[in-house]
Amino acid sequence: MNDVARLAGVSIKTVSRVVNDEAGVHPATAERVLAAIDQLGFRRNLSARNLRRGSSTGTIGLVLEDVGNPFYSGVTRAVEEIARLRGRQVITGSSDEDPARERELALEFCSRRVDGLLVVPAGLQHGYLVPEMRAGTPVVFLDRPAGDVVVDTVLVDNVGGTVEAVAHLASFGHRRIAFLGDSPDIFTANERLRGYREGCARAGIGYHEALVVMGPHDEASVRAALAGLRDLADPPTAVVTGNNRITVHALRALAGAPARPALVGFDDFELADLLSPPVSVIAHDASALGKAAADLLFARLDGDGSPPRRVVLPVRLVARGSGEVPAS
Amino acid sequence: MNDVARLAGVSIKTVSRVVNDEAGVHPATAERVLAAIDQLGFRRNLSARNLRRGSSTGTIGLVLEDVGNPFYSGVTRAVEEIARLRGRQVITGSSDEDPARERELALEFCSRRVDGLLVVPAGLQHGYLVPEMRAGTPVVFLDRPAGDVVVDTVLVDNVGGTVEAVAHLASFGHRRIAFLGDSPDIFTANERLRGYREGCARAGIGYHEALVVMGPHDEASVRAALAGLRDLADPPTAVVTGNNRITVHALRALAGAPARPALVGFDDFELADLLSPPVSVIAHDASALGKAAADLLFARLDGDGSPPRRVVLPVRLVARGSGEVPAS
DNA sequence: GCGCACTATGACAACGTTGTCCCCGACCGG
DNA sequence: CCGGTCGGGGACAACGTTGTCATAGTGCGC
Repeated sequence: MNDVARLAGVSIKTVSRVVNDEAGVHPATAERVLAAIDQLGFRRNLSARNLRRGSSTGTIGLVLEDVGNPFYSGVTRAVEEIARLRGRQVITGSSDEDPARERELALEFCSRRVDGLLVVPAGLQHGYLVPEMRAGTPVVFLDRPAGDVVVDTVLVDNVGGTVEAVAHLASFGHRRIAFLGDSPDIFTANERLRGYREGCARAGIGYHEALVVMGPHDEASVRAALAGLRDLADPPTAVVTGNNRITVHALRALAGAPARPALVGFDDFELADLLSPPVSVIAHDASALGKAAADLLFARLDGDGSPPRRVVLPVRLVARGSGEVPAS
Repeated sequence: MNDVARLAGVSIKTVSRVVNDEAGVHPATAERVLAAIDQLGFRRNLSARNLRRGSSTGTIGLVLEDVGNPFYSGVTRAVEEIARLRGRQVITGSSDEDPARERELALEFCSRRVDGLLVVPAGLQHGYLVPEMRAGTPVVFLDRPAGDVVVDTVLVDNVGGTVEAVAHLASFGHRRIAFLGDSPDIFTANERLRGYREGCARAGIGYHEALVVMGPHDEASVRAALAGLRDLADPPTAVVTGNNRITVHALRALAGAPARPALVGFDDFELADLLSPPVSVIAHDASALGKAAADLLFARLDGDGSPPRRVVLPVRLVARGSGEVPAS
């Protein structure tokens, strides 16, 4: 800006005025300034501007588990969309389910003075966010709740969805329904397990420990889990898979198997309708989740000071075929 | 920092020293400062720090078409990974194929003084980046080249891949092979069309305008295009689809159709192996693309001043079934 | 010709850091 | 007791902006 001022033969303040479209600059002067800006390729330094103005940095932070997972990339896209409407940029970071990494990312974003923070937590301890929140940075948790702080949270109805999945399978006569979930350290996995148990209870099916496998999240371990279930004396006739990754791994493991159990997966995924049989799922909308969380965040930025809210988004069963197989 | 200094009874410089782990602070003093920091929930303002130091802002900008598209979210993830190793945060923005939006995003990122810029261009004019590049911001284009500036670029072998797809289909006896591509304004779509033509030529198949449909990118238009092809007097026995979206739409449109053409899609996608028939594709790796581009960017940041490079990543045909159907 | 309003512009401080330089006091050798 | 060294710490400027206030010139009414 200094250089521009020198070249145009004006003070930096005048340059600032031109750059900010402020009134009270002689057209001829403005012209000279603009020419100088153009010639020098000047671009205003937003960091300095924000520092000086003390206002918004125009960014929001999004900490999630893995942008590469289509579910979270859907969330990211929705957040970006809302942020765009509000003139904000989104900074993202993947925690890979590592609480230390989650914390590191969140605090890094705070150091950058993001206007707000969206967090898909990996861990259970979020006391580290208290000073930030007290300092005025709004924080919204999504997909999973915070462990030990009271904060805005947007979740999906994990329990209700799994209850529905079990009920659906039971309605086709299944009595031995397995559940294949991710690590119980993960909130959603645990909630869905809870839904599974409740679903079993409601359907009058006993809860059998042997039918539950928690933890596998890569193809080999899912395959092994399914093999273990198949080799039981009294193998399950149906399976509920706890998330999109597990569902996909399970489908791959089951492909070509002679007798496939009925299957309902939690999380919808692309092409589920084109597989044979098409895969029935408990669907919920990544966009809706991202949008709800971002909307809540911006409401806080707009001054909404009401007590922290917990929003639970509905899920719905999409029956496509794989779950509508009568028990043998 | 001022408040911390006051509370700890030291000067702000001493606080700065403590925060930066500089030597020469008495342990007892450091203790007092840390206590004050903790009590006040102080966090150093990175904007101010970067402004003062004039160095890196620790961010890189990534402009792409749509983070929601699994291909680009894979790219994003890979970029994030490399950036993380180099202690950088990634700011992303989706252009939605709108050149104005691409430019807006890129310049916004430059205003934020990103250390470098990765761009999946939507438009063909990139002169606007020249001042930024001259000012020292390294820029790498990926997936598509810049229109009118010479700049580092990482592409995939679009032509070679499509040539291979056509050759593959021709080897199964297909003589009437259709091509379904996105808008020819999009570089990759156009290149793939070029590959298609060349593939036809090499296979000794004439090029028939009627067998090429460029532009459709939503389900309805793809469906319509396929219907149009089917209704030709001499309909195609095979189809090459120009990208992952089109492939998926085409599969959905063809599902349940009595006689399906052989199909090879450009871009691999999840579950392609589980469909029936499994979908043969020209595969290339989103991670590899993101990684190559990010590596190139960081090489520039490390001072690599060699002339702009153009890297073309190989693709490979993955034969899974849908493309290995003899012509009837 | 004088005061006044108004326009165009500039000087300067401040935002929150950090780099440079300087100062104070303790300790040590002679 | 003096000069020098060293460890600990502070004052101040500067990064690139913008908000506040001041100032010079111009035109106008009386």
